[in-house]
Amino acid sequence: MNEDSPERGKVPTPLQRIGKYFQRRGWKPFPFQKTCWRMYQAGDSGIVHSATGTGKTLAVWLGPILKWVRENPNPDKWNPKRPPPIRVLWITPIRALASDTEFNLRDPIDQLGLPWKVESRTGDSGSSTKSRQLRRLPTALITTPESLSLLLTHEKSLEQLSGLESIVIDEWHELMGTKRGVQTELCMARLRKLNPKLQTWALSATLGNLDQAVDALVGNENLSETQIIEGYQKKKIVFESIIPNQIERFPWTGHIGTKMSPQVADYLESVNNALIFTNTRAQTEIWYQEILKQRPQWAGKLALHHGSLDSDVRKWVEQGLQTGKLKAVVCTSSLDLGVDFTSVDLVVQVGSPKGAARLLQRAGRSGHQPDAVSKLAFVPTNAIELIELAAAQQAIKENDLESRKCLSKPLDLLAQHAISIAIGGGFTSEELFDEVRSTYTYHSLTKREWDWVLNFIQFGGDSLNAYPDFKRVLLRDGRYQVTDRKVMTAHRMNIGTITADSSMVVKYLSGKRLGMVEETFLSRLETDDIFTFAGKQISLVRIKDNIAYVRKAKGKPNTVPRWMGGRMPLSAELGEHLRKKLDEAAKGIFRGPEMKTVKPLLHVQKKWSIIPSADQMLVESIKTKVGWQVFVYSFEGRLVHEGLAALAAYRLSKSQRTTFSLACNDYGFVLQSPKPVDLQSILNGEVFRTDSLLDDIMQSMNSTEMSKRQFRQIARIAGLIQQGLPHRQKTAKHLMASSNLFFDVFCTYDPSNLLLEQARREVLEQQLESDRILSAVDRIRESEIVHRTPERLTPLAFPLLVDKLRERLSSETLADRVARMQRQLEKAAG
DNA sequence: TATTCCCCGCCAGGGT
Repeated sequence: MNEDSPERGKVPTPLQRIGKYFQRRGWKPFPFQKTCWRMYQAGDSGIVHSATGTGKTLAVWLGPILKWVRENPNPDKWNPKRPPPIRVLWITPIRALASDTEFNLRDPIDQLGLPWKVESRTGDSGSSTKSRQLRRLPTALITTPESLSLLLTHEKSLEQLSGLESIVIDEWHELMGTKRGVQTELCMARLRKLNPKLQTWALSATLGNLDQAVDALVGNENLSETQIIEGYQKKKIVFESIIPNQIERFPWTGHIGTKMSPQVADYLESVNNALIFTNTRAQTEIWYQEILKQRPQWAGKLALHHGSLDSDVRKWVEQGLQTGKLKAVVCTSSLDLGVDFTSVDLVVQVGSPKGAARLLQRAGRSGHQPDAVSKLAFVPTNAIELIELAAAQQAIKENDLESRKCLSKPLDLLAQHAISIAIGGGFTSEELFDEVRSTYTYHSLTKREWDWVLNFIQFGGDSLNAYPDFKRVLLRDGRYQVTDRKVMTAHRMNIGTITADSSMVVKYLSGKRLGMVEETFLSRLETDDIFTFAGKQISLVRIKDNIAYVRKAKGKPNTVPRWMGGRMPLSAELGEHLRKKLDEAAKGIFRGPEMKTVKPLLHVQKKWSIIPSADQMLVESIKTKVGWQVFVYSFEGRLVHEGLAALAAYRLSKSQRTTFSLACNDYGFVLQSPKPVDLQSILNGEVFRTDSLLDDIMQSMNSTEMSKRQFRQIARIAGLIQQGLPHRQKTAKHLMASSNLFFDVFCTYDPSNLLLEQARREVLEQQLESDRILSAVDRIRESEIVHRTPERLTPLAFPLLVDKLRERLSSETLADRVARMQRQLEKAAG
């Protein structure tokens, strides 16, 4: 007889219990959820991927519950005062998600009357909670990668964790390909050592390289039993563009897009709750003001949210979204992840999303239920971005989403992890070497590299062994361990891979915190300068003890803070689809409202030059008042173009005695020279030859300075530099000085230091995107290189030239100049 | 008037 079939008078079976749980909510389990539950009972691991808001959490969470109920079928014996020891560890990438998850996971526990204890543990948890948890971990613990690392430094928790049945990584796509992801891999390897039967589960958005996501998740030894489970795939998404009333045929980059704000405000009228995504924090501040200007009556119902705002402000906004009290929130990717906002019925994306996966993720923040429709309205900040949106939609349709590349065995992090393990009970070299090599990221770790790491944590490496500060780990009876309490505490305080940025707390004189602003921005301000921050107009009173004190101000603000951020280049996948869209346009095909709108722009491009087809690369050369310009369009994203431009200038200047100045954007680059340029070696592909390609790029850029900057992060993670207590960090200047000192010492006295090599490698991989450069060069060499000499700047050339002008002119003169040029070009285009 | 680049994490033990 089927064990799950109902039988009168008997205790309900686990599946019947779950069935009732679903019934009460009017839900029906999806087939993929049942698959997950079945797999879990069989002891398997898996990764579930689909859009958010489609039942992934229950798919993974009910497996462990069912299993436990099966093992403990008699409810009379369930004692809430004796919750079972830890069985499930649930990892989330952000704290806000931890408390939300705790709430969600508790629901079925309460409904089914299970005696399980569900708790979270993050830096926010009080120290009494944390020490209580160490004595006895709850049945399910929700935590972050960093807090998990910390947990492993406590021997008390290890014995309990050996009983752990499964680990679940939420939003795995977010961690994958980052050092935080690698940190998680290392922790999972440790947990598997404690319990070889550990089941690993992950929830993920769809990625270009899901297979690799599985490999990284389960390590090298558990591949056969792991499956990729397709979640609910029928989620509907509607994209729409808010088309500008007037299309500029010569758009210039850097438009914040405020011209579109009246149209956006009109659009928002019919919406209940909207999220408005922008690309930068400054843009968020500007758009917030701009929408308020359009609709003053929305004051109090409009809010803003970004990473520099104080966490209290952010929590308030998140709550307002959850309860549906806010009409709209202007934000950065700070709201890409996190709490589900069920009431959000529209997402607005201002400016290019730069990647198809990001666009999809953001669209999914609206209509957050399986059968609801996600709706995204795109607001272009210049005309060419409309082509990007058309390309992104196509990429999504073809499921051609971005991949997350795995990192190549970062040794800074390995050193940190080894010290954590040394604190949490110690290890022998052989043991930990094998354990570390069982992860995907370190599978090729060599004995030499491992010995170097051991030497580094024991003595500080070859150049620091005279200093006791760097003797952190002791080798005693073959075991590496930490006995010094000071070393333990210092290490625990500096666990993690996220490095501090150089910002300063902003406070009212009353003491209320507003958030954080870049040191460099504040240092440029004079006292009483008025600026906009956190949606408020304030002026600087004084800077004291690394805190900027401000007061409310009246009058016209003269500036908005600018933050130093990472640079988000157009993704490789989106670049490819962009070239395909242009290819269609070259053939006269204009599908969809976006492409139809940019037709006039592309028409001018075609008339004066060409629209490059997918197997061509366009080179335009033009003489202007300031000199000879060579424009090259490969549509590979900004970072790749920076590398290619430097390479081209470097190789050209070897044969021609001239200097070049450069500018880049996501679509191409320009070389400018005071003398005519011999283009032969560009046109015959010689400039893009592959021999010593990366060396030449490193030569041509200021690679030492770049490595030095990259090394700051590495020194922090490897524990050479202590950044101080959370919330009481040392100044950026201080950290920078000590990092530079280490860099110089290593370069002089210990040039074979593997952390130096790592810095160089990270520059190549992350700052220069060397993989993409290599494949771009391969593609260019196979393309037909088409040269045109248009009489005037083409629509593709125009934004690059404006970038070039920007260096020399103030923003006002620039705007005037650009407007004049636009008029002339428009006239010429007829 | 428009500017250019996001985000994420974090101690512990003893005293009231």
